[in-house]
Formats: sequence, C-alpha cells, structure tokens
Amino acid sequence: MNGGSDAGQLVTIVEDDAAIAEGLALNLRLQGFRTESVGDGESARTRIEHGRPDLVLLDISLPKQSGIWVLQRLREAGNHVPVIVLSARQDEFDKVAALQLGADDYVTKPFALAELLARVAALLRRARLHLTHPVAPAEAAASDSKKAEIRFGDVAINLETRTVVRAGSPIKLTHREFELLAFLSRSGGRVFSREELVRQVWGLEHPGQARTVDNFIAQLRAKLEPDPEQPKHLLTIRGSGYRFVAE
Amino acid sequence: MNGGSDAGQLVTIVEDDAAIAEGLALNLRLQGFRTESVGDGESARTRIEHGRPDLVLLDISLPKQSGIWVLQRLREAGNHVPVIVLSARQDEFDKVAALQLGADDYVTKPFALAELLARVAALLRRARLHLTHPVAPAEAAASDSKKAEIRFGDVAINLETRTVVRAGSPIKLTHREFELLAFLSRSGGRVFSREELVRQVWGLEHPGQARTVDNFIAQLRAKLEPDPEQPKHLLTIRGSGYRFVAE
DNA sequence: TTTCGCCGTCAAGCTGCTGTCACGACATGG
DNA sequence: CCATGTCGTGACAGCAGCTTGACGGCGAAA
Repeated sequence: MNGGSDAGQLVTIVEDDAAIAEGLALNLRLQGFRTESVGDGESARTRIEHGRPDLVLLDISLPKQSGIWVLQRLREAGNHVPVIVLSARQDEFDKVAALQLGADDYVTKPFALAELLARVAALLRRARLHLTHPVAPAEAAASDSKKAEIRFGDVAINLETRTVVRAGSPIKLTHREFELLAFLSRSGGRVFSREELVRQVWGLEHPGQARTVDNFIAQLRAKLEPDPEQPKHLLTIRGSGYRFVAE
Repeated sequence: MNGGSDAGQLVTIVEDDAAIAEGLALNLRLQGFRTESVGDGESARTRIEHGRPDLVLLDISLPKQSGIWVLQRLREAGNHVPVIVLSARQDEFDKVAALQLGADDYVTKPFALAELLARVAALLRRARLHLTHPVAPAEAAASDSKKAEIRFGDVAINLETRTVVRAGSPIKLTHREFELLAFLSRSGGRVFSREELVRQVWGLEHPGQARTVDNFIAQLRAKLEPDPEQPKHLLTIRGSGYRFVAE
C-alpha cells in the first residue's frame, strides 16, 4: 500500500531549518518510514554511523560543517548509505561536488514534497536491488519494475518507467496526471484537501488555484475508472477533498 | 564517456589512500563498473589473480611493496590484464619503469576524474578489440557477445565491438551517439531526465546544456527509428525526459 | 422546499517544452 | 594549409498540456 512497503525503513534527516525538517519527518512517517532528525554536520555523522539508516536526506547548507563535509566523511569511512542532497537552486558548484562525492540524487529547494517522496522511494528500491542482485542492470531493471508497481482494479502503475497499463494496454498520462496519481496511490486511503494536494504535488510556492486539482481528477477518472461517473478508486469526499482507495 | 559498454566489468583499485580509492570506486560504479579495492601490494596480487578483473588501477606509491613490484610480478606470471598506473607528478623514473614493465597507460596525480575515466574506457575498448583477434577463449567470447548484444526492431547493438547493425547493414554512429544509445538501452525502460543523461553519459563535471541531449536523440532517431517522427524505441516523456523501450 | 455552497464539466488562452535547424568551435587527417 | 566530421549552443516555431473562469447540477442545511 504505502511506498515504504518494508514497514519502518529508517530515514535520517540532516537539516538545520527545524520547520523544514519537521515537515519532511511528518510526511515520511505518513508514508510508513521511521525518521530521525539532526541539525548539524557533526551530529549527523555520529547519528548516521550509529543509526545505520536506510537513506539520508542531507541539506547542503548547514551552520558549521557543510553537508558536503558530512558526505565526504561518510564516503571516506566506506559508508555507502543512499544519500539525497537538498540544496538551494543557486549552488551549482555544490551540486557537482555532491555528485562527485557519491550523492545518489539531488533535489533543489523549494521542492514539491511528492517529488521528493517519489525519489526517496525510487532510490530505496534501487538500493535494495543492488544489495540482493550484485550487478546485472538488465535483469535488475526487470525485477525492479515488478516491485515498483502499484495495482488497483485492472490498472497497474509502474513508478520506474512512468507507465500505466490498464487491462493490458498502455494508458497515456501527462506529467501532472502521473504525479497526482502516484502521490495519491502511494498515500493509500488518506483524504487530502485540494490545497494540500497543490502543495504536495505542485510544490510549495505554486500560486495555483485549488480548483485545478478537480480537472486532473476528472482526467484520471476518465482514463482509469471503469465508470468515471461512479468512481471506485478516486473518491470525492465532499467538503474535504479527495481520497484514493486501491480496491 | 561511459566506456564500460559491457555492464559490470570489474575494475580492481590498488591504492593505499582510502579517500582516493573510495572516490574512484564511486565514480566507476556510477559509470556501471563493478569495483574492488585493496590497499597494499601483496593483497593486490592475490586479488587480481583470483578476481580476474578487466582492468587494474595501480597506485605506484604503496606502503610496503610498490606498485612497480606488483606490476612486475603480474607480468612475470603471464597476466596481461590492462593496467593504468597512478602516481605523483615527480616520479618520472617510475613512469619509465612502469611503461617498460607493460603498464598500458599512466596518469599523474592530481588527475581529473573525467580524464581517468576516459582512459579507462579507452583502454578497455582497445583491450577488447585486441582480445577478439589473437587468443580469445571461445567460451568467453561467445557468452560475452550474447550479453553484449541488444536488439530492438531491426536494429542490433553490439556493445563489445561498438557497432550497430540495422536490417543487416551497418550504421555509423558517432562516439556520443553510441554512448547515449548504449546507456539508454542498458537501463531497461527507466525514464531519465536530461540532466541525468548529461551526468551519466557526458560526465559529472561537464558543463553541458541539457538541451544538447535533444540533438543526439534526434540523430539517433533519424538513424535508427523506422519512422523518426513517430519513435517507437527512443520515447519522449514530456516533462520528464527520455526513455528507451526495446519493443 | 428553498437556499447556499460544493463539485463536475467544458472550452479557451497561454505558457513552456520539445523538435529542428543552423552556426561556430574544435579535433583529426589529408 | 584546408577539408571533414563531430560536438555544443542558441534561436525559433509548433503544439501539448496546464491553468483559469464560467456555468450548471446536485447535495446538504435550514
């Protein structure tokens, strides 16, 4: 149901802005992850070494030691924990440095939470494959797509290839349609207000109208529901928002 | 750039500085190689004999036995694995010695990662070509070419020989075109953003524009797709990037 | 029943992405 | 030295997809 199908994979959040850290932690926990947060480089190091998290979200701009510094120390110590680096848009230099040091992914602030969550899920998926299956990209990709799949009714969503198949035949979804569907289906069952969906899927600073969400729901229903007028999966909760149920 | 056209060729890193070793290992893995690292000459010898790597990165200045010593023992034992020697700028003497002992290439520290990776790729390419002519063990060559070939439609890509054949006749691809095609086709179905493709195919410290990718996609479509305007294999995922499907 | 407010639908405008072309830089080989 | 092939960049046009606003229907509350 939720993306972290392994209940309780641990994510360590390294972020000095308490508000951002708390927002991330909350949303990750809602997705079924365990989280721990630290606010500076030095404690990040010890926390990561002791906690052995499955993934690290690492802010670049930390008060004393930068995120780059943390990453460097980690890799020097032979720690290959998957790392997603968070940073402001301008630091192109840090971006290159981070990737050279073996960051696995890179997200610029301000980011849409849904996108970050998707990347977390994707990276954990790949990391797990890499462990079980030493090196065989071709075959790995195949088994990969199995695990990356969400099903409901006669529909299968593949998060890796961004494809949706209904009753055997592929369905074309636009970027936003896919993002919205992926977010809702990963967050199994919760009700989201339009405003929340805009924040999560479109991004924090998006000026968009909440009513835009309706259009995308309608599109998705038209493409995926057996009877779009009597939706069985993308449900309207009158006065509250929308909700996804797999069955 | 990604010369490891064969997925998962093994590179053995002989380097006593853990930080450097780790950095190399990470970047090589990013390029699709498998890696193993050892820190001294004695274990280097045994590791290389047992692991049968496709290439060795050999630091000259090792704690006990020098890299020269390792190289000498290897060649004495009739092992002709491709070797790239790493050393500090000053030791001109060692350079001569290394090359006389049959090192295939020589890089002075501090080196640009991209340059080293390029040399690794080049050397592996040469080594592979060389192998197919003189004494290719039948089994190795056979299983190799099976794994090294990717087919789709009337096109066959041979990663070993870096050749592409369409409907029986050879297609000329430029270096970048081939690298891009090889990367996409190896990565079974995943969607890659332009930025990711630049990172993976062009290399990390390449200042390149993401839009350059479009041009190469267009070239590849023109050369390989039955109907370049309606691509069936090199697909655009609007808003996300590109994706390859074999069928 | 009436009223109010929420939701579904549609169409039109516009933004931004993509495909394409053409040019200049560069390396290579004649 | 020029000729050639390759690579990277910028410009531009077409269009898919995003967004908005309006309107009508339907449910909920009084």
